[in-house]
Amino acid sequence: MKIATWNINGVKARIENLCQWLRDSGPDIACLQEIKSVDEGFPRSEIEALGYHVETHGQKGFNGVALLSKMKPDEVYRGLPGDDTDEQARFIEGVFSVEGGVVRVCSLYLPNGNPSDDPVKYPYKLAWMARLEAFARERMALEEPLILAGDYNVIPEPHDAKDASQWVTDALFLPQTRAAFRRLENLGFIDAVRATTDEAPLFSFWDYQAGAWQKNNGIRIDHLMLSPEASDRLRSTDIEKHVRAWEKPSDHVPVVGYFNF
DNA sequence: ATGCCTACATTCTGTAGA
Repeated sequence: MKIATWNINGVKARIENLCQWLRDSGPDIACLQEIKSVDEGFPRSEIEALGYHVETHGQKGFNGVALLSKMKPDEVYRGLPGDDTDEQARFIEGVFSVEGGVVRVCSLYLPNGNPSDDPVKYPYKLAWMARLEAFARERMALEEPLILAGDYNVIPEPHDAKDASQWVTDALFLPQTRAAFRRLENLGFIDAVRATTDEAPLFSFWDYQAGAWQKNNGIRIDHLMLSPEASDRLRSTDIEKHVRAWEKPSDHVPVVGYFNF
């Protein structure tokens, strides 16, 4: 089974790229972030025509996540638990039946947090990460395959950036951000890409500005984090960076894992 | 030090992203 995560930066602006990618890459489950659409505005029919089931958790203008899947999920949950006042659409979980049991797949869009000295934005990011950790700890107790896939807005290590010195005061790379990410790893979650390659640097995002793609000035911030039961089934990973060279690309590219499910 | 570029919502410009 092929499971992918991709921040598409606007599903309506990206529908041609998305359909091309679904035809070419053919993921069994695709986790999308930054759909920037309400549920009613999501281009559902084009995607369903390619044989995908569509589940969305959208909002007006920005954020928004989705799960596209060849099989219909048994259950779907919207929103990250832990704060009923949080109105930002950044989390959706699907439960899928597979041979021998279930796999849980979450599409998450972790807050950017910049500017890092903002009195609201960075604390919101850290609070969201604490809620994710609590959720992950709870789900871990189920002892099921679980994939926390998404745009984490976290550069885990210096070699995950072309030039880490550019990021030292940035919310994506601050020590507190990286420590929160490590707490997730310390629960037992495995970074799928790093579990399958020593290759570095590897990037999943290149800014639109200043010729970042042409200079390969990227960062690795899109991750598949696996519970032990999911990592036991991991075969390999890939970063499908060729889509960054397409016409009208997203600034992120798909990160995929191949599993023995 | 700042903008670079893009999407979106409402415009003839601002917010947000990373």
